[in-house]
Amino acid sequence: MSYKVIVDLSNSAVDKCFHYNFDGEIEVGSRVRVPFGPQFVEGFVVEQTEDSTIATKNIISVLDPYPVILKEMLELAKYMTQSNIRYIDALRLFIPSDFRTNKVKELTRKYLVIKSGLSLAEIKEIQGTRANDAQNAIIERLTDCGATDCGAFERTLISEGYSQSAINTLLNKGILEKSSGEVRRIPKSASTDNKKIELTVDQVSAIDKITNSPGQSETFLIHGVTGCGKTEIYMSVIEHFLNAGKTAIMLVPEISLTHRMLGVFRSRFGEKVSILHSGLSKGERFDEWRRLRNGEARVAMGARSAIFAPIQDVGVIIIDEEHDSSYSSENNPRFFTSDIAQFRAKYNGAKIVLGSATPSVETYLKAQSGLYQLITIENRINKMDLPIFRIVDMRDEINETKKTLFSKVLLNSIREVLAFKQQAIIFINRRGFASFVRCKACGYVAMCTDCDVSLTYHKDEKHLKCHFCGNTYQAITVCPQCKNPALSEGSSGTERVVDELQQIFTDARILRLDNDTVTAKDSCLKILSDFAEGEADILVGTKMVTKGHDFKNVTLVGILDADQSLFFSHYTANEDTFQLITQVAGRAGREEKIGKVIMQTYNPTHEIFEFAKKYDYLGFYNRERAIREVTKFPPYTKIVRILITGKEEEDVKAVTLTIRDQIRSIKEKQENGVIIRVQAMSAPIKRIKNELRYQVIVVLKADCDNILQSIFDCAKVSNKKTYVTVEINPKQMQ
DNA sequence: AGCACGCCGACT
DNA sequence: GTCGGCGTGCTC
Repeated sequence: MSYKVIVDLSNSAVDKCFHYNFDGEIEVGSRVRVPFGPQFVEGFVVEQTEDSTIATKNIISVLDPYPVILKEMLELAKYMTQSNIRYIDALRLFIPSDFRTNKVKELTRKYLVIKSGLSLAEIKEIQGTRANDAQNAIIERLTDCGATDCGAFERTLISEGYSQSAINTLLNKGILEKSSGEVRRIPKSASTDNKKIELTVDQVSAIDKITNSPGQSETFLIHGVTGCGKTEIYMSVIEHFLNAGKTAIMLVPEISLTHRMLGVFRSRFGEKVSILHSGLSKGERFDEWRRLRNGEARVAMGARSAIFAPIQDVGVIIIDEEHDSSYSSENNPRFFTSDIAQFRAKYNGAKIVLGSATPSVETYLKAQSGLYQLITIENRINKMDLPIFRIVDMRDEINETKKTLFSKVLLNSIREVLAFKQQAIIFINRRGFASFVRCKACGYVAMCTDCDVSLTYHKDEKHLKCHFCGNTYQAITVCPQCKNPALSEGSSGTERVVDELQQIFTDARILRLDNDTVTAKDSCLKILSDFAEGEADILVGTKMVTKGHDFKNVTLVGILDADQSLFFSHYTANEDTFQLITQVAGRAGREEKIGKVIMQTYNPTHEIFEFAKKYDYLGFYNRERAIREVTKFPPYTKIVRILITGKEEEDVKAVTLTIRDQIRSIKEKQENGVIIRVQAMSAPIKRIKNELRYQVIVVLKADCDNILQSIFDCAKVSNKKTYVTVEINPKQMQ
């Protein structure tokens, strides 16, 4: 037989099928070892072929007892190549990287069991008549282990206080024997109380609507206020599909959320739930992945990459916090979670459920136009009122003293919260101490050597840090150019907020949650659970604190610098700001305590803030939708961004212009004016990690599916010196 | 990704 | 003379 093989080398030059012969059947999706030029490489069988004329060499061996990639995923990989992703790069997303590189394998452990077939009477006979208390205790302990894996590690027994010498005697006499088997590495989850709750009318009707809808591969949007009990709906929907013999994928935006959600899901579905996210150890990830692949686990939960879970017969794909930007992957290869979800749903005839309190304008428009089925939930579970929302005009605060981080209102509220032994969350969308450092005399600004960005001052680590490449530099006390000691600092970040708060409230216990404090595995979980358990009074953090945690004792949320994201020159600036504010505000006042939100801004009259204050999503949406329609931005148009990166400016520029000209020539030939505009320019950040960055922006009419592929094809000019990615309606542009 | 091939500068 | 720098091209 002949087979088409994709070799496991991430290089455009070899990203195509190579033909090999093999004496025997190999299932597609199997990993194989093949001779390749003068060496040997691993690869994936993607197709069986009758034509054996091209193949000259033989497949050496099949590497696994089962095909590691499902047929569905081979199709998916092929689909992904349309948007400029290499076939092999797509395949690599589908299996744990440490498994592919053979850096992880099953964990087998030796443990002790009672020799099989030995009855209690026979044991007594071997033991003889002498007193055997220590031995009998061990036998009893091992008998109680359960019928299937009746054993325990020798070390465990000893740590439990059983005697080493008695174990040895039993082994010598042949009553115990050493056995070995696989041990599963189990990821941690938050512990939850599994209280059975009564579903609300809203929840029941939402579940009904989703599970009883007859259509295939439909998409539902649950638009529900924060605290409306979406998780319970998700679980009931999943349960329905599990009962029907199907599987489910449950996506949550970031790792900080998965632990908690996993805890809730485990208490409902037990070991049927598997988790996939980047915070797992390689062993855990491999074991979880295999449990899905072999059907042991039927619910795949995780961050965006869980959309590639190796499960068949998917019944439902749930995307929680649908609007979250973490669903569009920023690093290579770029993929779009919703896009992949649509593909898998179509393939499996599965349903998609999107959930959010603040859906993206694009999604809500689809729901409004009937493309998605809209489910709206207006009541919070416990009929609690939403927090009181107060906007503070920071311009009033500057006049009295110098520019300050905190308004008097906010400080008073914090004081109150501390007095009542409640908790506060202070949100600021910037990490570090100060966003840049500038010389007051000559205007010098500390910049990264590898990126065209200014460095952020991190006081804790006494470093200047580049937030794009991670480079660190010694902090400066005098200007390196003119030796002037007077330096001014840019806008404040989380570190400074903690610093100043601590100076004002000397006794308050303050925790910080941002990218810098969650470096180690599980440290995010630790900070959040410490805060939840009342180990601190104030939690200061970036976007991370906004993610769906229920802190029962939090009665105050402070939003500093709310304007910050409003003035990004991106068409989603309003949307991002509204979502961010609404999500943070939702952290205040759960259970029986009513919350308070204090938002500080220099633009208090901006309409976005008015909508946020009233929790008026529809008001915001209608306004924003109208603006997009008039200004011709998505969802009324499609923006394709083609990013070209490379070391040499000439190469990058040349490729950029080639792509632009090719698309322009398509534009010239078209008659219906689908392509509105084609522009080439350098990217907003011209250089990251010493790679120059250029972009081609194509603006198209919204209904452009038939021409989109030819535009993607123009972008397929990656060579050794440049790398090209395409993105539709990019979330952020840097 | 490797590895060979091949064409130029510096050296025991 | 040749040893070795790395730019280019190929792998069923």
